[in-house]
Amino acid sequence: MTTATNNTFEHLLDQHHLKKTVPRLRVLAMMAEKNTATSQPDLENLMQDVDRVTLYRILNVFEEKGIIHKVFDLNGTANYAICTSNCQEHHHHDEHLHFNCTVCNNVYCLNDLSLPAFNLPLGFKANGFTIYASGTCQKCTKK
Amino acid sequence: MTTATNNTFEHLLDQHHLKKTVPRLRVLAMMAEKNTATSQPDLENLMQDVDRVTLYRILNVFEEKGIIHKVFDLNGTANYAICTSNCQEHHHHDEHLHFNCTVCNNVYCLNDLSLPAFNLPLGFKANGFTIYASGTCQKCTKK
DNA sequence: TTAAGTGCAAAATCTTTGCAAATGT
DNA sequence: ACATTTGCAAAGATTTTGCACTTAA
Repeated sequence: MTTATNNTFEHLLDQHHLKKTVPRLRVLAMMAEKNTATSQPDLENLMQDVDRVTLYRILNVFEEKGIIHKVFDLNGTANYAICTSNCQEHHHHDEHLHFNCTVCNNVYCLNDLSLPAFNLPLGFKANGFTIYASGTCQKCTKK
Repeated sequence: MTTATNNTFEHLLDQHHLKKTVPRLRVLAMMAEKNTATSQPDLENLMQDVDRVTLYRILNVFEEKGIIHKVFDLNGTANYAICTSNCQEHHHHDEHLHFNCTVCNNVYCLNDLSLPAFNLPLGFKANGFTIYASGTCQKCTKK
């Protein structure tokens, strides 16, 4: 959905001292062309010819480096989406709303929503949070 | 942490037309005596003599019936906690804050916190939500 | 040329399924 | 006595590990 060029991706990999390999670029391309997070099983299907183990490894480095972030959907399946901004290595800032549609099961990362503050009990120190809502998305609410 | 008697549990099982078996009562007792959600691996350790498959089945019925609810921690591991109130069969209302400590990995269900409202984009209809924060808990914040 | 990344085979885990024996009502 | 629930064995799925071959720099 974003108009990210292949150059953007290559730059991204450079930034994190990762080699620009074919499988990695394809993973980034796949994720960028959707407006929802992509589940690992989905990725596997979309990239039949890439070894499943390779996919695991790619997703792991990407997450460590802060290139993508991981969300678990209602079934506990890992879904991945490209981080929009300010994610550093080993410290994600994906403080947005994750919306999981109970019909199509898509996970939307609603980045532009302004999130309200909330209080924590004494002694708790949060360094990150996400609001996680489930229901029906635009498409599935209709009929 | 709650002072739930064994009678409470038996009543709970009755309510949902489930037989009051030893493994089921023990699962409820284990969960009730902690103030954090319990991970499936933890439960397995605590209940060595109960078959792992039985545990899967117990957790599944309990969740379906709305007796417990499931939260995924930062590692994607399922954690379970007894529902405090108004959970109906197939429709949970666990709209509280889940706090996952990055040090001890405990998941706290902070039920008494008043949660702020938030808006969704046009077309999205939420029927449930939870705020999910990570950081350090009371114990681990100290030193 | 060589360090990093991939693919394949195999191990280790985790989850589900089927069925006979045990248990609660 | 009968329907549920459990335990065990075994199948299926997911995730990790080791190592030789390939690729990007």
